Amino acid sequence: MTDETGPRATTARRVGIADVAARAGVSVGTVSKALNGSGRLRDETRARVRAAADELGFTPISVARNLLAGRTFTVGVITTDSYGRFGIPVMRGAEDSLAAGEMIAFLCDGRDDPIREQHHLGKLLERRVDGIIVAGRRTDPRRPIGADLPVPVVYAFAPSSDPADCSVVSDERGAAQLAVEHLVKTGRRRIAHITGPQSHASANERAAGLAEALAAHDLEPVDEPYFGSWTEAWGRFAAAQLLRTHDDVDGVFCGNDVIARGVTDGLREAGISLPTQIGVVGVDNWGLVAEAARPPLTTVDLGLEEIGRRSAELLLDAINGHAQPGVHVVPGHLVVRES
Amino acid sequence: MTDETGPRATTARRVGIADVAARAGVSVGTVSKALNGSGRLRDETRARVRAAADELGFTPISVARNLLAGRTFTVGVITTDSYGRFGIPVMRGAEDSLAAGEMIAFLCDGRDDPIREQHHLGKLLERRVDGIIVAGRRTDPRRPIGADLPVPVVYAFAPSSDPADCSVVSDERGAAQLAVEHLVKTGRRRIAHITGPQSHASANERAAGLAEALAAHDLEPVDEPYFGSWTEAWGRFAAAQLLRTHDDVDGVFCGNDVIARGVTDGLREAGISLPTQIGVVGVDNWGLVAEAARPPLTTVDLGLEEIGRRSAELLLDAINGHAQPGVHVVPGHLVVRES
DNA sequence: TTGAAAGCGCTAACAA
DNA sequence: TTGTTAGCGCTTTCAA
Repeated sequence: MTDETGPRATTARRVGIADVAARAGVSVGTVSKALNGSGRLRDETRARVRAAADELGFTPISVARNLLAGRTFTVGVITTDSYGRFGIPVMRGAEDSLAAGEMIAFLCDGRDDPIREQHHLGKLLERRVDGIIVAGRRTDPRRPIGADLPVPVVYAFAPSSDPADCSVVSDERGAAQLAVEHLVKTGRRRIAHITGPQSHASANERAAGLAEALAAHDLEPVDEPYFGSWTEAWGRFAAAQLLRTHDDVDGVFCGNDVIARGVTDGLREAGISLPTQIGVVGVDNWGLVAEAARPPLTTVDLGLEEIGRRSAELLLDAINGHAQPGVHVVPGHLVVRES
Repeated sequence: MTDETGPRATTARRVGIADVAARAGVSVGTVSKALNGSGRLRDETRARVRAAADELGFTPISVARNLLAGRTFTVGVITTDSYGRFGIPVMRGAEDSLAAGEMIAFLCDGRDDPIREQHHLGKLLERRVDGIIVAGRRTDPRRPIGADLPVPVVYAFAPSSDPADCSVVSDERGAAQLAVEHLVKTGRRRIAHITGPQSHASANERAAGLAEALAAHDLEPVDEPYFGSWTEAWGRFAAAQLLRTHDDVDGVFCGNDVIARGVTDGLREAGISLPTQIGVVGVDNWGLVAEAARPPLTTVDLGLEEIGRRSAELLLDAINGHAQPGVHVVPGHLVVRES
């Protein structure tokens, strides 16, 4: 009955609901009600309990509460790209939305290794996460992480190859449209395309989007798309190549910012004045790259954070029984700089 | 008494230890022992229980086990830089070590906002994490995240300003030494320094390390360190400036890779041939930047992943009662490319 | 308005 | 060798 917090009651001492009950002179049930605002209690009692809880520095062990609730208010985020360029903003966004739902994320790095991924999946399930977000690094569809999982899954950025799954992706074609609109608006008519490897869905989608957009503006593409790699070196090389064969080019839509940066360097070093003679637009809005380019890049932001946010929202919906399967497309937006 | 898993027993049905017990015809206690390898059981029983568990697809709810164990086997990772350049490798490393201890990390993005940070701290404590890693983005000491916390804390990259805390940091002076050694070894004698803002500890430490290392080699520094910003533009500008006043320079140690990239561009554009006339060394080994530079950068890798790993190890030690307070320095290493 | 008691799913004594 | 029982810290009926 007596308070046992002796002289050694350091801050490290964990105080439980029972301690608060003893201190406030009520039962544990009452403490629970008082602190959660449930049940009907006298205001005075509620206040007394609150005071006791504060004095003791009581914070409820959510794990115990969750055990009872049958859920954990946690979700697992499995990234495939070691939190690289794409995973990070997605995670940021996801964390944002999750926090709004009083949830928190477990972090798992799949490193593009299916074994690791399955291992993590097992660990997450064991911990009874309420749901899982699988964040990819390429826009190519990926095989589902598992079949008939006991919790909902949302695929972010890299969609699941199963259309019945819930995926959130960027608007690849829309990105090309935004780029073309900007180029056209700034007076460009002869637009070329320098991009990544043809084996990447995003390179293909963006190229296709470009073709559509050019057609919509009654423009002929300048040459076939230059497929290569997502590197500056390729951008520089392709830019030189392009100039050699098409001296009337006045706009280049690049598959990503890294290539765009290479392109600006290649063009500049070939004596072209930017953006006067040729306008360049990239994709990604990767601050570091876009801002360091000369001139700083105009580029399409794919809205990665928004993808993360949306993924988390859809996951929360699914957890609450309102699953929205299918592919959800998040629009991007143009970021105008000087190129 | 009868099995209630009716026709609707879909995969989503959660099976508990009781279900396994019923299936195997033993008590729950026996199931627990069988599955955990504790107690003494007949092999036959153990096998039967295992079989039953497998058939039912049983995975124990770790949360229940942890409630009893009084710990959660989770740690919180609070980053201050939105998982940017520095936080990410640290997290990767931490996850590595944690997984080895059957732990998993909660991810919290502090965004350099003390309010957010405290909020996350509260959430983590509420969930009874066993420990916390605070991953910084600058090497400047930071104020402790809290006093007398009920769980151990390890500061990664950005040390705590309280020397009694446990911090894991990079070897800033050592980085300068590695750079100088390499430059000297490749025949450079007139070495200049272009770096970031003097308000950053890392800029100062690296400059100091450079001075020491030069002295150790009986070399005079070329001019005072050029303090500026961590940008390519500054690197380009400073390089031009440097050439104007010191035409005998044959080596430049740069405060980081971004600056180094600017420096290489600036030197090259001034007609200097690299690395023939001037050798350049950066710090960070940031793949994207170092590899895209012309020529690719020789740079010092600060061992961020190792910092993450070490932090997690020290945290696990502390959780197990073997705290090792103080500042732990992780050595870096030179990555030789062409510059 | 409050207290007592049952129970979330598991583990660990202690009995049998 | 196995079963029974008492909790881990909390929420939630149901009584009082």
